[in-house]
Parts: sequence; C-alpha cells; structure tokens
Amino acid sequence: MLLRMSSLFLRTLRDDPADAEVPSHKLLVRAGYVRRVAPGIYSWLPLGKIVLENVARVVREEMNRMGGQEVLFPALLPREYYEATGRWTEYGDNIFRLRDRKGGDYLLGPTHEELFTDMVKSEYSSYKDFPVTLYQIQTKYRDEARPRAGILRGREFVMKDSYSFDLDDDGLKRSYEQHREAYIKIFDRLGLRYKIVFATSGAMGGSASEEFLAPTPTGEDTFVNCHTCGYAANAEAVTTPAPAARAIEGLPAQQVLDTPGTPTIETLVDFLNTNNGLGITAADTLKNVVFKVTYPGSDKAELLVVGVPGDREVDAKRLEAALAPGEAAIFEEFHKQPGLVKGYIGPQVLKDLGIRYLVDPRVVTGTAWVTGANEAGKHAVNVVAGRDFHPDGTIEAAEVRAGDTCPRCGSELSLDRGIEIGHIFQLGRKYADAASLDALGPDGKPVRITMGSYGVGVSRSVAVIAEQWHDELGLVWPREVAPADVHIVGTGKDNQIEVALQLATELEARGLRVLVDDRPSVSPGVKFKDAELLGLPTILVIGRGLAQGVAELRDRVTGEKQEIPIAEAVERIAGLV
RNA sequence: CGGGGCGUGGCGCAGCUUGGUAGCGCGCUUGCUUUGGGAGCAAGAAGUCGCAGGUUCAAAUCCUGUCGCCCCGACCA
Repeated sequence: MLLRMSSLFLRTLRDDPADAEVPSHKLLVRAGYVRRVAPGIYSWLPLGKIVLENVARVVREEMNRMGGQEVLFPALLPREYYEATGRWTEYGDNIFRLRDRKGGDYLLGPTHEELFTDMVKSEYSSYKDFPVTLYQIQTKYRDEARPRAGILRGREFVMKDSYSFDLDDDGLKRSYEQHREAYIKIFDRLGLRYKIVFATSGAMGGSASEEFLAPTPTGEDTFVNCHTCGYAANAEAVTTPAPAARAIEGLPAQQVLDTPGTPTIETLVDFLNTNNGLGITAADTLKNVVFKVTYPGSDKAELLVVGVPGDREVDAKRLEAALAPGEAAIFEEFHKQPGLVKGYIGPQVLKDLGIRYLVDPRVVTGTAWVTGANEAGKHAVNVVAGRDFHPDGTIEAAEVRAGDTCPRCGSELSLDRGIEIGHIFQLGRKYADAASLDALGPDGKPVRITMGSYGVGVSRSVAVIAEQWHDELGLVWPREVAPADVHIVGTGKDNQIEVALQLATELEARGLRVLVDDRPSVSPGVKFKDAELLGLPTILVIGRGLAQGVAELRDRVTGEKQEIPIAEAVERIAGLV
C-alpha cells in the first residue's frame, strides 16, 4: 500500500475544533481522520477508514481463530423481532424507530440478540449442530440521550457482536472462556491498556459478566481496583462485604428525640451533637430514600425505600443495576403517602405500611442507628436492625468510595475511570426461552439452548487507542492499527521528493504500507508537524542529508532521531514488519 | 429532563456593552521569492452574522420567540 500526500484526501487543521473536549476527539478531527456530520454521527476520511478497518481486521482474525463464524445482519429491522422479547418497549427512547411507506414499524438495530437467536433456530435443530459461535462486525444505532466525546460515544458506531450457543452450562462456560482469551489477544494486539472487571449484565439479562475497561481520565465508567489481590469491578457491580451480625441482647432501647428543623443528615448530626451531646457522625445515621420502581411493560409503580448509612449517597447507577430491568425514580409525592414524613423517615413503620425496605449490606442485625421517627421534627436513636425494624433484604445501592473494603481480601479499594471497550457475559436462556430455541437431544427430547453474548466496540476502540496513544504533538498509533507503517517525508529543493517516492515504491514492494509526503512547495515545518500529528510509528526524512546519502529516521513513540545512510535506513524500516 | 455556554466565509475567533461601510488569523486561488520546524511579499475568491417576528430612518449589535450545537449532570450492552 502506498499513499501519496500530494493526492491523499486529507486536510489537517492547525487549531483544535471548538466542539471537542477530549484528546481523541480533538486529534482525530485535527489530523483529518474523522469529521462530524451530526451529534454522535461521524464520517471517516481515508486515513480514519484505514485505521477503523485495521481494528476490525484484528477483531476478525481473532474471532475466526477462536472458531467464530462471521455473518452480517441488516441494521434496518422490522419491529416483530423485538416485540417477542419485549425490547421494543424496554429500549424506550434509545432506539431509532421508523416507518415504511405502508406504516410498518422498523428500527435501526441497537443490538442483535433476537436476529442471531432466530437464525440459529431456523437453521439448526440437532444437538449435533452445537456448539456454535456466530459474530458480525456491523454498524449499530442507539439514540443516546447525550452523545459525547466525539466517537467515544456516538449514536452510530461499529461493533463486533457475537453469540455463543451451547447445549449446557459447561459448554457456555467454555465459550465464555474462549471469548475472554480472544478478547485478551485482540486488545493486546491493538496496543490498548485495559482492565478486566466484574460487571453487571444490565438490561441484557444474564449472569456472569466481565467488562474490558480501558483506564482513561475521560472514562465514563467508574471501577474499583484492589492492588493487593487484583480484584476489579465496575462500581455498579462491587459487592459490599457485610459485617457479622451482632447480638441484640443488652442493647439500649430505642428512644425518640425532638430534632426540629433537621430534614437532612447534616442538620441532624449537627443538632444532636450540639443539643444532645451525642458525638455522632453521619455514618451513624441511617438514611432512608424513597423510590418509585417501574418494570418494563407495566405502568404500575412500586414503592421502595432504600436504607444506607447517612454518610453515603444512593448511587443511581448502582441502584438501577441492582433493580434491572426495573427503573427507579425518586419519589416526590409525599402527600400521597402520609405515613412517610419527608426528612424524618425511619424504617420502623415500613412493614405496617406495606412498603418494601432494602438496606445496604452494612446494616446487619444488631447494628444500632440514628434514624427518622416518622414524625416531623423527630428522630430516634438506638434503632436496632433485627429488633426495631426488619429489612426485606439488602441492596447494593450505596455509593462506592476509594478506601472501601475489598470484598475479596479486605484491603482498601482504589477508584478509577475507564471506557468500556469489550463486554462478555453469559446470557443464559432468556432469549432462547423467548424464541423457544431448542435442539433435539440424543434421547429425542428437546434441549433448551443457552447463550453467551460478547461485544467489542470497534469504532470506539479507535478513539480509545487515540486516547491512550498520543502526545502533545499528535497521535502515536501502534503499528498494528496505524494507517501505514512508515511516513516518508521528502523535503528540500533538490531531488528529495523524487528520492522519497523511489524509496516509498521500494518499501512498498517489500511489503510495507507506506505514506509518502511528496507535496511540492510545502515548507519543511508543515511536513514535520503533519507527520507528528498523523502519528505513524516510523518517520523517514529525506532532506538536507540527501547529498551525503543520509536520511533521518525517527521513532514517533520514543521521539528518537538518528541520521544514518539511506540504504541502512531502508533496511531498518523493512525489518520492522 | 435540569444546569452552564455558544451560534459571524471551510476552520478558529473579534465586533454586540454604547445600533450607522462585516473584520482578524489559518486555510484556499494567482504570481514572484523561500525550503530542516506550521515561510515572505503582492493581488484575489469566499459570509442574506442560525431562523422568525418586533423596535428603529438604520439591527450582527436592542426586544420577543424559536431552532440548533457544545459541556456538566440525569440517562446509557
């Protein structure tokens, strides 16, 4: 492959685009890889298209190597497929919906479980056909509430999604492990730094699940990390170690105190310490937050009170993850529930009111709390779990903080941000059940198929690589995804450009992918800046040393420059691949 | 959906407070010079100032409305 800058469809920009905030967005636009068309929708220019294809190629090679078979489904889908699994409703505003001329409902596929399931069902029917793994690399559409950060979160994006179909749970585990291995190879080859973390399966349903998160300051996912034992989990999926239950006997009886004007934890703690000489902290209080929980397809809302230590907020993401597919909204209509006194809610009365009460795992039997007394201006102290109130269960909804206890080894957890580049999970039989996907077993009885679902953000990976691989001068592509292996710059008033073109041809013949800057009458400074911005891993400058038969070889990663004989430079470059 | 910011040639921006010929840098075109760090000189092309209505002799500028975009949050395989 030989690309000539004199004719390459490329325009680099000297300034950062005004609408870009994150490095990958700024650089991919400035370096002429992508252009914005609409919010969250981007065009790929020649160099960007090459990088995107390179990422797709790596993904494809590793998927094939693990035995996956590539298929391609349409992005434009009729409603029926999503109706059967309830997701036409479940996905809400997040899918692009459209109508054909006859008024039929269609959507642009946000994900393709239904199609894969249906295809396997219609083609395969014997246990002898399984296991099988199918995948596709395809454009997905999601009408995100807020696309952001260039191609890190778009409304149209390229994704590899695959699905494994197995006869039993052991088979599913094997397929899952195979994918995990393949993903490790993929992301290693792409030069990405990433962390594999425990995850929740979200709206997709299913059980075992891990995410591949690329740590970046601009990441949208928060995850915890234990530097002692290696435990890592998405904040949504972190489990809180529950302390051992304590004895209730001998604890002082609960007592109601007048605490006028203390509707918040802060005012309450302040009041009790000042007026009652208690010396408590927010962590000694039990905060009770009321939510309305709705489930897809139903318009009835169920009330739920969540109890967390008063020094912690309820984390909306964790709550949603814990309730999925239910959705929680803050309850505001206190006039409809006279039993719940805003600012003074305590769990003592919830059983009688018939309201479900779930607590943070730290609220174990025998712990005593300062909490609401269900009367305006009154709180109660020494309210003991298991004696004065009986929760309906626990829920992982309290915010996670750096320094929290590792659920595996008890050390302190650290908190980092990352971008999800891959997600693998054992889906189980949700979609197989919806589609009645069975294989006929050796005994003539049907066996329900169990599925795994696995995704790689292909276009997102391009942006994440840019996020992780750049410096103040521009992009620095890992060779495997770079638009070319070498960037040859011809600059000077003699025959430098001619020589650069000759070398480009020679290297191309030896199997390298070459980009040559053969633009006449462009000043050296511009060519150097462009080479740095574009970010090919190796730069060869044919310039002022030409008369002496010398070229300058630059390593874009290390910044190292050396003047060496041209012939030697060519050999060195040829030896890179 | 809540909060903040912004809409002026292809890109980045000034002008708006105090109404009066639409400007700067980059990029683009032509010519000459220049060629190791985003060159110089000269001459050009290109904008109904997001849109609609209003005030006014006169609106990029003031008023009202509206649309769009960006950022933070909510939301989100």
